[in-house]
Amino acid sequence: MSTTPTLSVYNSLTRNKEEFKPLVEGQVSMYVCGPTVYSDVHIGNVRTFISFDVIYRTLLYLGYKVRYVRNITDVGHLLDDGEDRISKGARKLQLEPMEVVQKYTNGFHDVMRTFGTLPPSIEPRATGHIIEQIEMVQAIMDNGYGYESNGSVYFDTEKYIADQPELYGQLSGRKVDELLTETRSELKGSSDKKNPSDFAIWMKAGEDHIMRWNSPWSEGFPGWHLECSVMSTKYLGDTFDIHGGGNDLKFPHHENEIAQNMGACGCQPSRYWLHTNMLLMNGRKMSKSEDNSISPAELLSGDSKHITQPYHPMVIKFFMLQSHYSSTLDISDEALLAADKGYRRLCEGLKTLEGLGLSAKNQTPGARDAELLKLLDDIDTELCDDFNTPKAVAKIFEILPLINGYKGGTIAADQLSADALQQTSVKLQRIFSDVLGLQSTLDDQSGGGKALDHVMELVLDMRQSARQSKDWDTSDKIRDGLAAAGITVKDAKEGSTWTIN
RNA sequence: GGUCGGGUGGCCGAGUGGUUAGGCAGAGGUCUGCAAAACCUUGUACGGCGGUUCAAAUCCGCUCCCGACCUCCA
Repeated sequence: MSTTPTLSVYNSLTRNKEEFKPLVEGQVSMYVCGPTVYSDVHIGNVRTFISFDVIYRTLLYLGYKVRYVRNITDVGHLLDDGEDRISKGARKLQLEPMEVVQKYTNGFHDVMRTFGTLPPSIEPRATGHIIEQIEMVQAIMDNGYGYESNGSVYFDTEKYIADQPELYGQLSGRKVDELLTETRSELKGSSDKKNPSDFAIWMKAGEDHIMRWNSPWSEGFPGWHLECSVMSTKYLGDTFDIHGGGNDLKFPHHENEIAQNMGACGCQPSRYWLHTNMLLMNGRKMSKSEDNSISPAELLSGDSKHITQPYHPMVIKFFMLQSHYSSTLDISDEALLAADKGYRRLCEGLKTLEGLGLSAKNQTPGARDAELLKLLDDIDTELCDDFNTPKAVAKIFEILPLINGYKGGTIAADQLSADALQQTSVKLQRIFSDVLGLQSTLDDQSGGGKALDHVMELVLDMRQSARQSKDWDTSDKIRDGLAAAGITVKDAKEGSTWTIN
């Protein structure tokens, strides 16, 4: 086996692909902006969290000890009209705000479990960290970067820009003088600010605002960006390794997060910033108002005019992994269908390999061992190149003809050694399930359990007898009947196999 | 308007100064009682116009088109 290649990641902060070196050798601290739990989770959210799940899994695979923190935003995230998202949900559903939060947090967890992602190491909630947020507001004020105005506290971007002209706007590529003259924040009706680019770190609650806490400045609630600054540094330290999130959070959310951390402790929170790109439908960012949106539930049930059939969560996940996390991905029925077929072939190939790995007898080196093992090594190389799952997946597909060819006899038995096949089997299984987080859809297809297995064994046995006596009418009748019942029979030299469609 | 990113073959999607990405679909073949699967072979490609270079889809300039962000969003 070759040595593990060096991991490199694209750092949004420097706009360069850099060698990844964690702060503490062998350990990685990673923070990812989680969902705001005010409604059912968006499929675009799912893509982002699947991307970071694979990043998390790859880091574990590479032997790092990882602390992965992903928050739940349950307060402070305001709508255009200034109403808190959670409060609005509560009003609409006539529930306690925390009931809304619980309902959609549960839903979020269910969906993520369906897609086979690992839970983060810590999943903190904004409402559980009000005290820490108040403390950070105080620290920012003590350092001269925050000012109180009518019970609310704002971050003083003008002072921050004066002190750190290179920093503010670095992540999002914004020009500071434009930020200062930006006038659109008037939308928020906040005339309490000194500059339009200033943002709230503590907001005084209005009369009818449900979610409110006591603070030195007013009864109110924390600003949206603050929770991430607080929770990331609380659990990962003032400076940690990776901060991730959707590309659309770069500005203002992440930019302001950096400003807050700098304002509070004078240091950058994260060393590497990783951003995932948007999921598109019909070439545009999904949006309910433009009718180009599909929910996780609709994808799984097939109940949407955008798709012709339900899709297995693993197929959807596989579809996503065939593009790079930093690229936009256009979702469509045609593309999902292609992924579905490809995924099925992949699963069958891996199943075949598993059998070969156990049954191969050739103890001498094979002429094509090197070719196979090279492809195997290439997978690691691709994963280490900024978590390039599409290329890693392509390598697996390049291995398939070797496996199937060996099984089918077009590749002679002495061409591949038992050892190489065994090694490939073990490694691919690991890549497939541990790193990519995929599960074969073939297994749960025989979900009827043992009874169905026995029935099928009997039926196929009877058909085999018919075939041996060249009773094609009977053998075809059995096959057609099974096909009508949704079971595909495939004949091979060693016998017939079956799968449920 | 500002900032950033992108335009790749029928579809999705990698990649990048010279050598097949990959998947799906299509075509031909092998195998098979037939079918399915598998295997082999295979076509169509890098928005447009210039420039740099021995060589550009890949670098530079211009241009057209698209998207994201700038306001809540993963």
